[in-house]
Amino acid sequence: MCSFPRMASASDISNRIIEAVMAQKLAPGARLGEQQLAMLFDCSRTIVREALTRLAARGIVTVSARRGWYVIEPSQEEAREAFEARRVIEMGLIRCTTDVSKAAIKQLKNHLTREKAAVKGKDVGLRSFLLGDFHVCLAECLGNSLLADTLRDFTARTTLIAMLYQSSHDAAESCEEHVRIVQALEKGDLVLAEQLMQSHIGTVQAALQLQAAGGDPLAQLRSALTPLSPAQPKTAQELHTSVRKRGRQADPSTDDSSTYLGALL
Amino acid sequence: MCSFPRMASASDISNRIIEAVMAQKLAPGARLGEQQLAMLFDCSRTIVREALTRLAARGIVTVSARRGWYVIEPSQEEAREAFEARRVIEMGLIRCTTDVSKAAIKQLKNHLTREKAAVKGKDVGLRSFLLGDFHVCLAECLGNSLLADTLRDFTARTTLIAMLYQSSHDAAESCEEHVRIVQALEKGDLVLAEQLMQSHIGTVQAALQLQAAGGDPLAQLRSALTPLSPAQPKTAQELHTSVRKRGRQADPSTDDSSTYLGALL
DNA sequence: TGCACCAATCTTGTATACCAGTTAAGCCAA
DNA sequence: TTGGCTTAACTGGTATACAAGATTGGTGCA
Repeated sequence: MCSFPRMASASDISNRIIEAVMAQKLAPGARLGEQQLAMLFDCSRTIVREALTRLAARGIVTVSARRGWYVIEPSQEEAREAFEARRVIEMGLIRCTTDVSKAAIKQLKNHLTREKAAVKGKDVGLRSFLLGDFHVCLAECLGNSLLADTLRDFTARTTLIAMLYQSSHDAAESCEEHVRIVQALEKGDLVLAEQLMQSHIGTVQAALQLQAAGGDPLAQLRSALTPLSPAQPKTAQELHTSVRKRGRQADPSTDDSSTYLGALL
Repeated sequence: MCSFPRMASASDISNRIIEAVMAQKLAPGARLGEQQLAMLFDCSRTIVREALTRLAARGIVTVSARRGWYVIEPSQEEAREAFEARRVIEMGLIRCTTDVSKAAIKQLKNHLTREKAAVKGKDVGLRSFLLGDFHVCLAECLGNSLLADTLRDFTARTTLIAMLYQSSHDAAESCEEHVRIVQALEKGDLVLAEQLMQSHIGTVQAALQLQAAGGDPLAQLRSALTPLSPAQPKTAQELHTSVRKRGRQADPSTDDSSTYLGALL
């Protein structure tokens, strides 16, 4: 599997990474080694560096000096801000809309079809991606690509937040809510659409298990290491990817050294 | 003049450029040569490149392959989107606010003091910067630094748009409107604040001289080349900076070759 | 056995050399 | 004089070499 197109560009790489994040294939804290990416995409570190620099400017990754690049791990405060930002933008966008074109509705419905298929299907990554991409698509359809781009970054952010704070939110439910929003838009009931969006984002945010504000810095680690009761962890794959920091490769000799970033496939 | 601190970092450079844009010291289409910047900031092209790459990700500059880096020249459609984006975010931010802290009000008032001084004073750059920075500051004070950062980019964008489409908007008027917005916030009248913001952004946008939608692609050029009636061009400086594209330096020997980017001082 | 120190290794940071496309200027011919 | 062509200079694009910090694993001493 995974024969990469030779010689990827910086955009290719950053797009892949964003997609992997939205597909929950790259968890918060995941390490993105320059050399590894360079081998994976068959290019020099220069190109990889450009891609990562761009992503850093968009707030998706950070670099820790001479240690490495990592997918961001938003703090609780940052999580709050990200959800608020999305609420502000998406509701504002609907409110500022006067009417929605036929073509836009068609495109949105098309998107919903794909979402539904993915919710029924088994590709967890695709499902997660489409559920997030709906919001980007919506902004695009409402005629503002600048906000759509911004929303893409913010959605990636909240996806990471959901991974980090173990969201218990259900995909089918999200999809349902998307359907209702599009129905409202089609009817031209923008007030309803705005309300639905408000509650939709609220629902997603409420599903987060933000630990109590107070002191225990080990809370997260403790929760993660609790012997798992049935149906706790989402996918084996995620656990696999999310080996945080200092998680050096256990056995670099096993594979062709472009291992563990297979998520970027 | 302008002895630069030796060895600037990429952040230094990109911050300087953003500030120069917000101060209307860099016009749309202004050329940002890698070599020039490298000399100006006494660093290698690598650092400059990183700074420019970040700015490109934020939508402030573009690179034209093997020709050079340029400050963006937003199209009319992009202009529309940028103003809508700001309206959505700033109004949404106020709407989502429940109350404004004393400290926030104090900080905003402090900002207004500086604005008023700048409006009376002679430093056109500082004035322009502060008028734009008000909105960033507001977002910060309302407790969302993520949106504040986003708004910084969008504000820089609309500043460029104002330069490109010859805004006739008055600084004193803008400042007045800012004052009224803060007054409303202080009173706790968020509905009024939102209305004021709405009309404020509307006013600024309306001051643009967007040429008629229709066909004439020469409209802008014609307008620019019209013999000037009194009080048309804003400042000699702007005309100086805005030598667009192919505007190679007229006489490279005159100065120390880091010419024309003095705006970044 | 446990702790502190040291060295090897791995990571990014930065500068630079070289390549390829673009542009502009100069030259020659009509 | 004018128009087209050739060439030289300049620009960013990319890879690479080397430097320097961080981390880890080992070793020796108490």
